[in-house]
Amino acid sequence: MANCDLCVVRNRAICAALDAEELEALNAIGRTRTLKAGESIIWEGEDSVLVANVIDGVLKLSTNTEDGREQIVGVVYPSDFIGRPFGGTTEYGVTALVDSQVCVFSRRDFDAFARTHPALEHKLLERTLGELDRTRRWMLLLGRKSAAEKMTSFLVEMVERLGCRTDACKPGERLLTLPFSRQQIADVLGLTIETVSRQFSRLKNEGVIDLPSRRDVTIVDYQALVAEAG
Amino acid sequence: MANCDLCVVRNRAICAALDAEELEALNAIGRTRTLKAGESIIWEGEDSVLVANVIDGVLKLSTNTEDGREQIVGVVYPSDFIGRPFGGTTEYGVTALVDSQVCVFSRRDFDAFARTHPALEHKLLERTLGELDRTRRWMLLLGRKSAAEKMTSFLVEMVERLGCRTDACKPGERLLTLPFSRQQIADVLGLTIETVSRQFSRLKNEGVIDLPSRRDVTIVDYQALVAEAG
DNA sequence: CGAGGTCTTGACCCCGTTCAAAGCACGTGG
DNA sequence: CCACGTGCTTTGAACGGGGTCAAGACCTCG
Repeated sequence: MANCDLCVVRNRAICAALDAEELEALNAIGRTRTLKAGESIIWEGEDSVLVANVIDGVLKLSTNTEDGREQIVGVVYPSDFIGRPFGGTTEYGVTALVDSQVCVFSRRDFDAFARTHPALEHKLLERTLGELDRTRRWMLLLGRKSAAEKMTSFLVEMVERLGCRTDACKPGERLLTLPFSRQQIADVLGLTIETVSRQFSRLKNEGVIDLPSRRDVTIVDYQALVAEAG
Repeated sequence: MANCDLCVVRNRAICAALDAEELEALNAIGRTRTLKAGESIIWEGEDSVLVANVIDGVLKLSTNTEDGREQIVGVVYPSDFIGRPFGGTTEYGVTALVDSQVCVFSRRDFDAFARTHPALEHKLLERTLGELDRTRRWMLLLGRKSAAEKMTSFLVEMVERLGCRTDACKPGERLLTLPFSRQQIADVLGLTIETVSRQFSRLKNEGVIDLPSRRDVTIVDYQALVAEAG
């Protein structure tokens, strides 16, 4: 059984709307679950049976066409909410990109709890409105940006979302450890893996980034990145 | 001053959550407004100062890159909600595609009213969750579909959203009056106006649709459309 | 009837995909 | 410790879908 007092996202997740007593009631219907990288907890097209808060890790939301093309439609981080409350089927799968930890609720239980706790619903509404804004901004990238703009926009977003280590770097540089494979980056940006790889190579040749290992990126010239993101 | 009792979207908009007394209170802070085709009520990047319910018409939500490329990120119909409650700036402009009528509230007034009426917030939450699902599905189209698939998906969506007249048609055919110009269709699909035009011509030549006038489309073979939408 | 905007069509080209092969990191077993 | 296999990534070469540029057709309204 989860102990919310010790929860690292206690004050950032939607649970922040609740007082100690309410939190205990929510705690009673939830349980924490660990996911290995690559493991899914929700599948596209299924009935929505569970919802969850992300405690730690990074997860992708993705849809596929019948013939197997994939599009990643969202990426969630600690304190984010996942799943589809209030009926209907889940329109996209949810899969851990790295080892993750989530706080899971049965959708039925959560729905009932939420309907009787307006402050929680309010937090969820604010979060959903924010997610909708973010998603719509991403549509501009998918519909109208070139491969170069997509790549640089992606790296800028990663810097903002993940934060960076500046230690172990030359002054002005930042180190980024991506939670994505090349294929997953392609699925986020609506490109092929080859185009993603070529863009990485180009940025490296131009001295804007460096690539110490497969998952690591050193940001050498952040301004150039922002300028090219459009 | 609006009279909610006569409102045609009374039972479908978020207002459906309210009883007669509450409705009167909401009525007191709202007013109806008429928009001509092409007129905007919200501009991208501005502070969010107003929200509204759509009573009649069709409106687009759109963002632009600095160099003028446009992407339409949403289309709203009667009973839909527009604007960004609970702080922040509006991330996209809202513009009428055809002559429209909306029920406008100051964002401050609406926020305060919503926070004290959980049933209204709940309706808004359900609506926002639905809109987020719809938006994410559209991302698959933008990121992964070909021009032909985009075009046919668009026409299928239009049939579902607008309904069709089957009178004044041969048996099995349906007539569709689009609220979009060719350029706007291109901005929805992430294509150029020329590609949209070519796809229309192709579908006409293949006998799948007919084009009696600029804004009208006759759906001759709906199954073929669905099959090609992917 | 003419002017201006929207839409269609054609010709060409380029960006990103496709197809193919080679390089690289990492784990496993000899 | 090295040989080998496997999966991911990079790179190259060729192709083609959709963009770009330009001209012409079609509406609509003064």
